[in-house]
Amino acid sequence: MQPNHLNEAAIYRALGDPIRLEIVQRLSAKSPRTLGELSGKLGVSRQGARKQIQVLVNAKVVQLAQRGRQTDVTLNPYSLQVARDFIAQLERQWDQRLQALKNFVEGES
Amino acid sequence: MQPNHLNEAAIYRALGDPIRLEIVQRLSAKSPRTLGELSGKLGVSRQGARKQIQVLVNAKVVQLAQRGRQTDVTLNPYSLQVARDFIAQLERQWDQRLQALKNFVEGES
DNA sequence: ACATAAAGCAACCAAAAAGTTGCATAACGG
DNA sequence: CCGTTATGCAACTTTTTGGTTGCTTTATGT
Repeated sequence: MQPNHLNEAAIYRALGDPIRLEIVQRLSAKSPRTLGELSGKLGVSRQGARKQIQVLVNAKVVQLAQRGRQTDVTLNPYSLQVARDFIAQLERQWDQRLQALKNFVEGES
Repeated sequence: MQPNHLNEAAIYRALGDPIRLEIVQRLSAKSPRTLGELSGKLGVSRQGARKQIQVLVNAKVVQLAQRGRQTDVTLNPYSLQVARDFIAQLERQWDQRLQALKNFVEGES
């Protein structure tokens, strides 16, 4: 089976493409949007766009919901939070180290 | 010439791989580290690791500095901040929308 | 019922990424 | 000077990604 939990690397990978990032931005401004709506003005064919959206789905950055003959795409804010928290944690570790170094240089006799 | 500004998609793409994310994590805990030090225990050859590090360099997530016969790899905290800020902005947009929707549903006559 | 709109599915292709091996080079330590 | 350590460079293979085209299926509105 496919891994089911949220994977940070997978989320970043999903965000790591201009077209997909554009899609996520559009969704953050207005979501849900239908697949068709979302596939326009991206510079690629509908099926090309669909594939990119699928990458976002696999990383659980967005989710799909069928509604009649069209499909709604919704942003999953939780994955964004996971991505941001992970970076924040890296930054915290880094800052701690800098602080420790600073203390050491200043000397705390 | 190559684009020189910090590109969000490029940063996410760089972080979007388990090996590279591992490298960044190691660096956030202890940086600088030498290339050789960083290349161990990753499950790939030294040259394989070196290529991954180069991806991080290109995205300006880390930077290199030669020191005698070895090369130090340092985390660039600014790129992490850019990545985090971008996500934070998406979240803010999303939250605004949710708030607007909530206000509308509740009615503000 | 039927034309159309929204989307799915599959095959295919080119380019990029991930990794390897082999060999070269430059700096240190004794 | 010489062996060793840290790294670079290049060629090559395999897999993944990004994108296309063509055709099919399923709802919807009139």
